[in-house]
Amino acid sequence: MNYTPLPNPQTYYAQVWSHVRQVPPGKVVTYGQIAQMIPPPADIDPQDYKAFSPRWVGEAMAASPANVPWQRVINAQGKISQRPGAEKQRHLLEEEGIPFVKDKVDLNRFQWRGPGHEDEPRQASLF
DNA sequence: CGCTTGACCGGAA
DNA sequence: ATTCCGGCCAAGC
Repeated sequence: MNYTPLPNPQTYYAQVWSHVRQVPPGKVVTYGQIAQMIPPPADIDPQDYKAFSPRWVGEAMAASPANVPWQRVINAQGKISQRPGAEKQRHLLEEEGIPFVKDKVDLNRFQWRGPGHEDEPRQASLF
């Protein structure tokens, strides 16, 4: 297949950081979710992008500047990816009020829905 | 240059 | 539920 590298990885990483910075405290996103927010670069096959973009997001996190809340990015299973420093990430999230059950976060409740759904006030039951 | 590893994900055994 | 595999990029040695 076409072995096409990203035109400019640093530019892509910058887009990743830009999205991650929008995640409010108390919410989390997944690597794949961030990847889907970014349009595939023109020289990349959409199929290839879908397959590997989550890993590129992970790479961006590894190189993230200090002003990026990297701790709010977890994997699609609601867990923290194993690596040195994983406990620190969990601690930071717990400080933001995110509970862990069996080392997992309930994505149905704490996954950020994106801009416009900042804080979705649960509609009170009408009876 | 060539190989290895990695903060992923979804589908298949 | 768990393990394995394909995808085929980027960075380090």
